[in-house]
Amino acid sequence: LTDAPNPRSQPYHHGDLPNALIAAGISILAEEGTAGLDLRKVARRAGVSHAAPYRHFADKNALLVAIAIQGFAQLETRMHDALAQAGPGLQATLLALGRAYLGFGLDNPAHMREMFSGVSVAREPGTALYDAAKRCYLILEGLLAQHQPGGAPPEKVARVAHIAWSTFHGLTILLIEGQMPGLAARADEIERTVLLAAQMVYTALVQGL
Amino acid sequence: LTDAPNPRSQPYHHGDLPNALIAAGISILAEEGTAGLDLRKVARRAGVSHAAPYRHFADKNALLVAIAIQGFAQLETRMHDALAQAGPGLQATLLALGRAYLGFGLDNPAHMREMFSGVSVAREPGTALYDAAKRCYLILEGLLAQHQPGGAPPEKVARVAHIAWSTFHGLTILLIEGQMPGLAARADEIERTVLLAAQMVYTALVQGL
DNA sequence: ACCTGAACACCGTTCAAGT
DNA sequence: ACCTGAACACCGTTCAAGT
Repeated sequence: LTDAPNPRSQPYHHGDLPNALIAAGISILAEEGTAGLDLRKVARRAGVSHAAPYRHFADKNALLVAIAIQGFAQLETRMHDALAQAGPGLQATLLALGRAYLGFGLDNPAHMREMFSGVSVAREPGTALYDAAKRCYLILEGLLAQHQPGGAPPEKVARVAHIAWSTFHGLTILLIEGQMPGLAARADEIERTVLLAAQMVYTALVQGL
Repeated sequence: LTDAPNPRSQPYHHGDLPNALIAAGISILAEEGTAGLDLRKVARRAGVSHAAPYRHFADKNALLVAIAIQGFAQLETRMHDALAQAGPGLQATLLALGRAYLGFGLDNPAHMREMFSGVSVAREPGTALYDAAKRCYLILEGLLAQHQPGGAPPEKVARVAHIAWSTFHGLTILLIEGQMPGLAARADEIERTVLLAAQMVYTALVQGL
């Protein structure tokens, strides 16, 4: 739940090493990027030996999974907060969600990348990582289902939700990866792009595209 | 142990080691995925010692860049081929491009991933990697600019192009990363999703969204 | 010029031993 | 139960030496 940064004088038993390791990994991602994330450095930052993590995580990959899960939880919070503050109506809500998704990714680029590709792990339904990611997606799909005019079949709703997610995610990732240098530096143009994307999704659902 | 697929006695000088290393790396990505790509294995597969690559690439990252550039060239070819076979009109062309993008990604998932995130390298304008990626994007943007009704300003065209790219890219990546398990196994539903995405982009450009 | 083999530093992982 | 330190295998990189 909470992570306490640890000073030098520590007891032999760490208070909550699992969460301390997750927090250390996230801060390394923020400060040094993807390449800087190695298990020995994470352990060092948490104040334990390089072998200590193996008491709590099966291997490096298991820690990466935990870090990714934590990221999805943060993203989910951000999306919920955005919804709470957004005006009524599907269009405003979609825009708020898109802004939240973009905002999380641009604020935490290395973590965002790690959440979606840093982990070479089973992502099958039933795993905690899958569920954490799905919870974020369901916010979006639930929103579309809720605001849809009575006629739209659920398959159509899922299809539009997949496209909306793809659009927000693609824009975020391409910006993070430096593929849109003309956009990256212009916050106003990013805003107009998200706005247009939200309008496109809205139109697709409400009109009979 | 040692997989020596080169029975023919090789001369001391390799014919074209740079390209052999690139090809070996791509085949490793296809057969073993991202995690299996290490420099020593690439060298082994190319039939040289693990130090030989350093005569042609400054470091591992430089080889990864070359592999990514090769990927973008293949993607560009695939997009051009799709355009050549597509029917006339913006809608059919957009759909063809989207199918080509998705198709390349799903056929070469590890390579696709490596092209966009495996490389921690400067991606600034002027580099060969940036140009290779930009050439693919310009196919899409040029298409939209060409088919636009006279009224649309170039900024609007670029905005729609960014969104179209984001949508196709996001869908591809999310499928590759296993984030859409409901879609991944259903080729017909993927097709409908790409179709709807292309329609949305078309509508955004042609209508005054 | 191009390549090899030894060498080094670093990281993931394991294990016997310590608290 | 939790953690440490030594140990091992493997990978990226360098370099003197070979062709």
